[in-house]
Amino acid sequence: MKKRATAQEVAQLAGVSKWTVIRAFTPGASITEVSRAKVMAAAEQMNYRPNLLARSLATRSTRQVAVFVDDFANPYKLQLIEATTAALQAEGLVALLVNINEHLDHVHAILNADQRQVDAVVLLGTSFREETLADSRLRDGGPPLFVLARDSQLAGIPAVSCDSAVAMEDICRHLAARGFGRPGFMSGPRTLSTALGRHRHFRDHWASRGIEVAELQASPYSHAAGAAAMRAYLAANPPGARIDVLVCENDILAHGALDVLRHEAGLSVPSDMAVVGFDDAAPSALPGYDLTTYRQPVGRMVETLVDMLSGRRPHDTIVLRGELVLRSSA
Amino acid sequence: MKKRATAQEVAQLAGVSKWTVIRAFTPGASITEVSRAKVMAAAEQMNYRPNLLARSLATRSTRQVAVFVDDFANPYKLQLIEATTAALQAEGLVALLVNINEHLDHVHAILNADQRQVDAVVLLGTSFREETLADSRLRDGGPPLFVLARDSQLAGIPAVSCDSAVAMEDICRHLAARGFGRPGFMSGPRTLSTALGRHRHFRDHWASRGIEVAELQASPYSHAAGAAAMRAYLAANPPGARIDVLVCENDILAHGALDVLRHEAGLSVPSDMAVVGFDDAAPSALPGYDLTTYRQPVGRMVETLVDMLSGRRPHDTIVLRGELVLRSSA
DNA sequence: TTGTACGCGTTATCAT
DNA sequence: ATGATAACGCGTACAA
Repeated sequence: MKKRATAQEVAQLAGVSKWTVIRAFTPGASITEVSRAKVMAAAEQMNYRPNLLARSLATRSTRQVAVFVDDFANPYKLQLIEATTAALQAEGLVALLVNINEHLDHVHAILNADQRQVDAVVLLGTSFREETLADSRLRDGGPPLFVLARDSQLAGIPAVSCDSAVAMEDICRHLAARGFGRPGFMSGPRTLSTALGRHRHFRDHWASRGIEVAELQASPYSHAAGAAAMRAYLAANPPGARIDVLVCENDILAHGALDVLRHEAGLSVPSDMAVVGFDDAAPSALPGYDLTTYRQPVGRMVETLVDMLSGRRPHDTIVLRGELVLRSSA
Repeated sequence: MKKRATAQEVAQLAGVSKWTVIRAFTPGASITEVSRAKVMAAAEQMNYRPNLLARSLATRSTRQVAVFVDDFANPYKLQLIEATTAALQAEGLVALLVNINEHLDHVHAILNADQRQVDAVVLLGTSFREETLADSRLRDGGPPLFVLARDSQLAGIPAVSCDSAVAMEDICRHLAARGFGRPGFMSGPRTLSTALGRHRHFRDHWASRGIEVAELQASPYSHAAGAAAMRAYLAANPPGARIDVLVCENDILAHGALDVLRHEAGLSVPSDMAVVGFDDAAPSALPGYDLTTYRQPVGRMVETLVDMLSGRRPHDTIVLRGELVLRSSA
């Protein structure tokens, strides 16, 4: 287990000073080709690579981004993680994946990330309350925060997400064209964003036509919770008095609802009840669900975020337009 | 954006030397309660937290573990990521999630991780060839490597995984009891582990009874690949000459196979063909699949790994027994 | 118990 | 173009 070589040692072997070694590894530094070649040869021989820890200490930039994730019952999170890590890595950044669970809340996770000097903290669709981020310990300094793939309107915290208003407009236009008129909405755990996001836009849209939306409540975001909410609804509402279309806050809830409709209640979709999801999670395209849903522009979202992190774009909240994906469920 | 406070500055405010501040934050250091209290008060006031970067540079330990992941088409990976990050965090470690894709191979990812001085690299079920890790640049120094949730027999690289031999024994015993006698196996991309793992044990078991196993090949590990492999098999083999049970290398392949059998071929499971998976991924329990599968002991696996990382257990390859989960598909 | 020199490996800045 | 000095913030070893 040989110790790693340092710039100093490489310099000695190459017969130059350690600063020349540094320059050989610094793009655009002034150094002769001869020196660089000598250094590179010595570096190769000693298997030298710059120590990023020491570099970070000196430059005060770790090229590390903490990515906060919760809600692991939703397979869509995997797609988000994949896209986010890929985009970060393409930029020479690396993701510190932080599992936000009952043992670690946002505030402590941010403090920990700060101790590690991360360049930024990305809240990847995590659930939090507005008050949470107002903690006094987060006031001064601290890493820049970003919200990704979640409706958010926190002052000073840029968010990149899918445009809920346009999305719900697209969805409602489609439903109206198909003649649906007794809508229901299944929402997840209540947090601030809920009030600003999908649920509210959906409700407002129908309200403008004088139609009230039935509310189904599921928590957490999981197949089981979606299924339970649907069971409860069916139990409480006799066949004649039911909604004719259910829009869910995300696909995983829709999957739960669909499975109850088809496999437990023996109802058929969309004739007995249509179902619409949100996200276009991978399973939604499978024959077992074939769910009409709204695809988030994940690629453009992570690109936009990385542009912000790299300073190529101002740190402003931005919403991107997604795309309605028509399948047989609605 | 105030600068972070340093131990030096806290010391000044507390009227002690900076080393006393360090001691106040070092468990088990010799320091009087009076001094510690003074330091803590000052630290609180200045919102001081030790800089882990500087600490790591000095101690040569970052408390960071690089976790390599690929195969994002498999939702089971999310469960593994969740369990792994949770276990690491419980130990005061943090996961550097590295997305192994076409832009980043294992060797370069390991070199990058090494530059960041990670305490260890965990290969979380990633696909790699034996030769890959024999790269010359990985020889000396470098972070300790571990393989998790994947059959592996690489010299010097401890692996923690589910016991494939016992698993296949359990599965085959069950299948024999149910009278199945024309087995098939769907395997994923060919790598070293395939030869040592599930596929080989399954084949060996039937070979000992003089029965040959039909081979279905899918690549990569995805629903689409599993579906395609099943389509190809059905096209090539007329109803009378088919296997009566298919065991898949993992659940995601089994899901693809099941969906083709039920939704495309109109066959019924298990009467026309039984299907068995491996992993017990979350969707397997849903009514849309109801897949008989073999549950990996994820909790114990990650616990074991963390025990190794923390030095509470020798760095030896270990296999843990899983559990057959009986559902309607077989 | 507390204070001091020195090192961790790199980068920024200045002098040559 | 190259060498040298200081600094990044903390830990270890030793002395007081």
